[in-house]
Amino acid sequence: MDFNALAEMLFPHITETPADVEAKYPPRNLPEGAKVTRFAPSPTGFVHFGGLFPSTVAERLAHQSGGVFYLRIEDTDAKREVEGAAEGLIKTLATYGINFDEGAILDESGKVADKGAYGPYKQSMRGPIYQTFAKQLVREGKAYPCFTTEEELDELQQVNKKEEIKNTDWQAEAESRRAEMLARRSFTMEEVKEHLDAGHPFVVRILANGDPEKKVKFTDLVKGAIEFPENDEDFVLLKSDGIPTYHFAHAVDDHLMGTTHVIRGEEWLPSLPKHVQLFSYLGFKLPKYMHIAQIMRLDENGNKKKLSKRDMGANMDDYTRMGYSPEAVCEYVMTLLNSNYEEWHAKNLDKPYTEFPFNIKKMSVSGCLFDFNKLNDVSKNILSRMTAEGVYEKLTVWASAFDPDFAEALTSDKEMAVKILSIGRGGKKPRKDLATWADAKPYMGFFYDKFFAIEDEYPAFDQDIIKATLEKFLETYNYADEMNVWFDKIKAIADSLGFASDMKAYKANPEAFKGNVADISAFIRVAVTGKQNAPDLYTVMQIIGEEKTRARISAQIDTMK
RNA sequence: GGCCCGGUGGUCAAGCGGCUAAGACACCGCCCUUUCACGGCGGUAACACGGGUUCGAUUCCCGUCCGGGUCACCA
Repeated sequence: MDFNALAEMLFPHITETPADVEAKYPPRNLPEGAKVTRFAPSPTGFVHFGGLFPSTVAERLAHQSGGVFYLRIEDTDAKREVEGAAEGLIKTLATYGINFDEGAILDESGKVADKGAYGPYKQSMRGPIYQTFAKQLVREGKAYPCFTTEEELDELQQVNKKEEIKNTDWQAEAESRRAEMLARRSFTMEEVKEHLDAGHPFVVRILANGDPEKKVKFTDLVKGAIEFPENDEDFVLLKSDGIPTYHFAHAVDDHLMGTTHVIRGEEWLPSLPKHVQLFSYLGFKLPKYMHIAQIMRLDENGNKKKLSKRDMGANMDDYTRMGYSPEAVCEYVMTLLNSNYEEWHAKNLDKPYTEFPFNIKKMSVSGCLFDFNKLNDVSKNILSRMTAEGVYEKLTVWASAFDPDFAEALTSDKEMAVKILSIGRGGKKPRKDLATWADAKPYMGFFYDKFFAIEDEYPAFDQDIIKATLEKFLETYNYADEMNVWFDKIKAIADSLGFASDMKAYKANPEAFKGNVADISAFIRVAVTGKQNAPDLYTVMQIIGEEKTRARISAQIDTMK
């Protein structure tokens, strides 16, 4: 067969050669050891936690080595593309510290534009480039046109569509597909011409020369040595619309754009044989690969599953909505990515995570379960170290978007809000009440009449005692009292009611008392805050003010006739 | 089912032939304490199983089991 003629017949409009294209993509002039990495999402929706993971690795590796980190939009599937997704992706990534040196960026008008000399960075704009390389492969007899339609293929695949797939079905399908594939390989120039003349669409398939009996050895930077059978599947290079599949685009683009390290999710591991073969066919140097372990979730049966779009915590917008600060999420990601991050962080509390020496060797090879407990802990530590002012600023921003009522309360009296947020903050051992901005209202809402309600039960004592406590408190309460005086009065109430005012005495002999001063405090606390769990009561009363404090307690007494 | 990856406490994980098998989160207890927290101290809890190799296996090899991923003109 005259492959040259075939190539011309298939791609008459392609006049450039691969060498012409290569000339437009000179090698990058980068210092020794600089890594060129990329994030290459398909614009099909929001940013996924599973996407933030590898992109963080790629960003760190590039910037830590003085290399280049670029964004490539893999919009090769028009059917799945979502309007505006690329813009959203870029914005979201930026809030998590993922900034690109090159590639698809947002211009002044907020539209996706190219920056850098290795573009275009949108694959849909690169059709002729891929076709040039496809034409070359056809010319060399390494790829061929296939006129089998999707419908015909679907029929072959019916077995595959069933829910329950039996062993024999798999084998039958594999055999029939294989037979079909072999059949597609043989054709004559006349047949091709007829199809073309009739305007039939075609795809370009690779002519796989792999022997599945033979193994390819390969080293993944995180997985280590891997062995897999050579590829013998004639997978599609160019779809019938002339746009490449992921595999082909990956090979052509990462070669042309000078990617040194391909960082992607572990789910790509099985297609590695295809890529190895493709790079070899194309005469490209294989980049280094890092396949990152997946984030999992627990399904209803208690099994681990890959975190998917629908899951809570998959969409990065969820974190914004829940009120997690990006710093917390980033730091949590770091703890998952590098096992020694926490150790480093403990010693470098004031340094941003970007100063952490990220280490490929410390990356986990197995997947991990998403753990909200851990995220919350990381987050609490971060928020506890912020100033009251800082918390106020960020909290109001969040609240104005997700809880306008609360935002209004906050901003109507900034001074008070900051006072509230100052409680237990700033010292060596700050309180850790807030993991998210959404935690703020339950924590401090009671300061505002609008959000005040008796939420918790009083401790289990006779109502008479509780009522007596509240009455006695009102009799002696003086807003001007110093904390110690105020406290002594509470102790006096405890003594007068047969409660221990001294915790040690109580501990030594609990039977001798009805309860202790902690119980007495709890009565007052619930009356004033509606909760058993609220910060320092004295300070709370100082902020709320005498009038309101008395009013709340009186109101409680009235309910206890 | 084929292929690939993985398997240390509930979770994330140190470990890389000899250790009382780290640490963090969660949980529990004690201490501190007017409450709630914070903090301090302590505790429960793990090398999936079976064969090898070795003087000695969590560590190396093989098998089994379990978990995950993947098998498209989706990425």
